Amino acid sequence: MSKAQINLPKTAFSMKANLPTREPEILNLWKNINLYYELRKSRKGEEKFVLHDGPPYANGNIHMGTALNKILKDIIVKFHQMDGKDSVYVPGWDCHGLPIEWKIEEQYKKNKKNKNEVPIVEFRRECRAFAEKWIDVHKDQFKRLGVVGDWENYYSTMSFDAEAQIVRELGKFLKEGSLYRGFKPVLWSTVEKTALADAEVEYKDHKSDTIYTSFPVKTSNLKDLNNSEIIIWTTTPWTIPANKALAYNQGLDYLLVEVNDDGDFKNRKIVLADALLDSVIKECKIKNFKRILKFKGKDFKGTICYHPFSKLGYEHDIPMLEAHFVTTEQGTGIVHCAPSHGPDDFNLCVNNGIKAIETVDGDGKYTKNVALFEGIHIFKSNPLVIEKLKDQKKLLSYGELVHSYPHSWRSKAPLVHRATPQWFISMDSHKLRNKALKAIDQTIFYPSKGKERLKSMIETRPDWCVSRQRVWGVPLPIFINKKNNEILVDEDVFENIAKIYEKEGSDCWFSDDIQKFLGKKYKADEFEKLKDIVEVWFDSGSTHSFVLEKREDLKWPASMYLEGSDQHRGWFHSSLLESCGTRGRAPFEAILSHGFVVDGKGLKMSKSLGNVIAPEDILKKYGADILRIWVASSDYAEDLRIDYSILDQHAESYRKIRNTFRYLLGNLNDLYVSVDLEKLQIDKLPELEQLMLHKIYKLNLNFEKYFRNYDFHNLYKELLNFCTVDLSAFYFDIRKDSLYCDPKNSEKRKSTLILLNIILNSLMRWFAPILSFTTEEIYQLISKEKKSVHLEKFLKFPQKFENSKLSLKWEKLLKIRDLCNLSIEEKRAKKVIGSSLEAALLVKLGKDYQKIINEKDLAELCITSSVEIENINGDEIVVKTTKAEGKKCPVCWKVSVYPCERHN
RNA sequence: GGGCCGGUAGCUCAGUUGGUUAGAGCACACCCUUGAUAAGGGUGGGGUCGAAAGUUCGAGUCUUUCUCGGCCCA
Repeated sequence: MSKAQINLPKTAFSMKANLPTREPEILNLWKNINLYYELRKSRKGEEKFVLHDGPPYANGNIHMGTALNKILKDIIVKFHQMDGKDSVYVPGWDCHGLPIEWKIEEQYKKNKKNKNEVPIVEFRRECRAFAEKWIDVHKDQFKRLGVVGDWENYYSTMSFDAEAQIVRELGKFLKEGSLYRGFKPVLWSTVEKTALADAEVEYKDHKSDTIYTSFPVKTSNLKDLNNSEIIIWTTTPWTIPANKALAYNQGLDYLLVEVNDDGDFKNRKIVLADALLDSVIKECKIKNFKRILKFKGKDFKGTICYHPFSKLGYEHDIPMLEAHFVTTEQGTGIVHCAPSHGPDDFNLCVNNGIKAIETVDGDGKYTKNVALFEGIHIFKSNPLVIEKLKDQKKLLSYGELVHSYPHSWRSKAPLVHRATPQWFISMDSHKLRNKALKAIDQTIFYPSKGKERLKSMIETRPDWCVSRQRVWGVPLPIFINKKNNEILVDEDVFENIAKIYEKEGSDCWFSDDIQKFLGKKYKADEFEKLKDIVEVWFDSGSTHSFVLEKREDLKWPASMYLEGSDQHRGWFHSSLLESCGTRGRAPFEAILSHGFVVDGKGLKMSKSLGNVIAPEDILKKYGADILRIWVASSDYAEDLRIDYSILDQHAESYRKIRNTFRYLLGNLNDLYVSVDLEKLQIDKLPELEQLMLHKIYKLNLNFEKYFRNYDFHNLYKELLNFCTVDLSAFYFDIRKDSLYCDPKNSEKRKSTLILLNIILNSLMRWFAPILSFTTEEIYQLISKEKKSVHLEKFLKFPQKFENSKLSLKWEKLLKIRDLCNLSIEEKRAKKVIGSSLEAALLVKLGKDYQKIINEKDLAELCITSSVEIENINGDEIVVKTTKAEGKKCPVCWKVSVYPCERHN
């Protein structure tokens, strides 16, 4: 007998995927057919799904987190597209900001160029070029992942349109009155008269004056504290005039102590942390004292003190505030807070309704806001402050301390925190907080826990500081009237500036005459032009205004914003506030947040741990489809683990899926025939085929449910299990006999081919959003006229496919099959038989099972040469396996004493 | 240090309102097959659910503490 008699599978779909080389070819195909254009054309007029891209920063190569983010976006966009929607994806980039400024400054340093000698406009041009370069790099890297989008018409926050619109957005806040001028401490060099960024700071030893000083208690809920004094320690006595509060830690133990030594503090009661008593009495050389009371920090709640200079005009209350940054490392366990001179101080105070004011000017001199010391330089004022404290009998002790202290990397001069004028958007003056909270309630969150996370941040956040003293960004379009110091609020002016930016970008703000921006209404010499730029979160928070609203192909609000969970404080947050402030609602209908990429053990990736995996390496070794499987199969609600063993595992699953397709294609000889599902006459098909249709129907129900909940890891698992359990180990295995050995005109074989066509077509579409490359490879093989699998839609399965009754029956049959397998395995282990076709079964069926199957079908189901059924009483099933007797048919390999029915 | 989230077989994940011997696929082991063949089939081993305590007739599922990890803040 020759093999020519049997129908062996034949396909051009290779077993080996070779994705790293095949995928780029498919990318080429998509480029040649202009896939994105075709996608839009194919869904013209359909309901839109707009996933608005959160712009990555155009700086450096992409990492796993970026890859995850883009792939997840692409999967979702493709699902909606195949669901029939016009699913538009416009990628974007965030371009302004400090990191790029640093990169350019770094280059300057290398080339011994002095930034201060370079005109701002030229510097900004270099920043722009830098960002452009990285956008190009990113674009290629994202495309390689299989991400489909409008790569030709991407958006960026530095485009002229964007810069113009950002001005208009700020104008709205200015007009409303919620954008106001306040003060906030920044690291400041009084030598260079400028603010410094963290990266420009050097830490080295510095000798500071130290003081222990006292704040008399004015009122307290803890009665014993009346007539006592709170002791603080500081290394910056010059900040005492700016004191506005004291901070304690509610978890610490505190002591009320009476000092009995002769001197200023004789018989006075002081308060300090229990744990620091020893160091304080040593430092202050206290010999005789008495412990009066020990109490918990939380008892300070509500306590108000006097300023040490209260008798010299410093009459304001000094509230005691709870702060967890207070420790027992040094000092007294109570910290003096000057909101104008420390970030901790500022945050604590601002959260308690105490705003910073300008206490020190750019030169380092006290302003008129500081009584007694106006005009004095802060670096010369320590002795004066100490003297005044001593006068007021508030100085317990003083000394010196050498410690690590910030200095300017240029001038090497010591730095200070100085409250500088900044621009804030009020959270409450125009009910921005309330609007945002309401908008959160109207948003769907995937996973749902994101809602609380964002909500709690909005509930407690202070006013939004939107100004920065840098150069690479959109200039704050603000003019101050020189006479009355008032802000110029005029829509015409904002619009004039926006129009100018639309034409030439915002560089001109720094180079051109002020009159150009003011227009004809106002006189240039009456106004001062601000030099600040807008912080970049405002840029990206405004993308909805210059992308979603402005583009014809998009819609506002977006259907979804999708980013890493850190963006609850970032882009989700800033977009929400910007949009609620200007439009009264969120710019998104739903938010999907994903976790972070961690290594196989759940640790974050870092160079020092050596556990970093770059997307590039994965693409080279496995290909993008494996990476896409990793994304789809991971639960993005948590952190996502990845290492090479995890990827190996997914590569194995990929092979299983690929072989499933290969079986389908092979048995169809690559000749796919479309089946009209509606017209399909189900009852003419064998039961097994009917069962498979039922399974497909049920699977599709789950598929839709999972997809609509963005529950991809369950969706993928469902598809994978279908391939392994229902197809490979069940349907395919059973139907091999018919496919290989039945004549081509056999009804059973033809029915099987119908099913193979349906399964192939279904699986290809189900998998397309995830396995974008492999399904395209298949599509190109079976479809000659059409362009891309991604232009197709998911199949609609008629409800007549559902057959629960049949399914229940087959559950019983499978139970019989399982028992048959056990029995066969027993004989196999004893070497009585090898392949299951060498087995003859005697199956004793209890009453429940007697009528549901005949001998022939059971042999087919169990893939044995024969089955003899014996009806017995009771409910059980008993199977006995013997070696089949007779001759093996050379064609179908079934063993029988009779000549083969089919092949004689 | 604080806030939030999480820790179920080697891996990726299921485990509904607390209720019978905790599930799936992959991986692994053994066997079979050699007509899906760098494929395919069968059988099997493997978790006491991060740890401890508590509530309950009963807890992976509720409470507390601890621990490890992640994000954000400081």
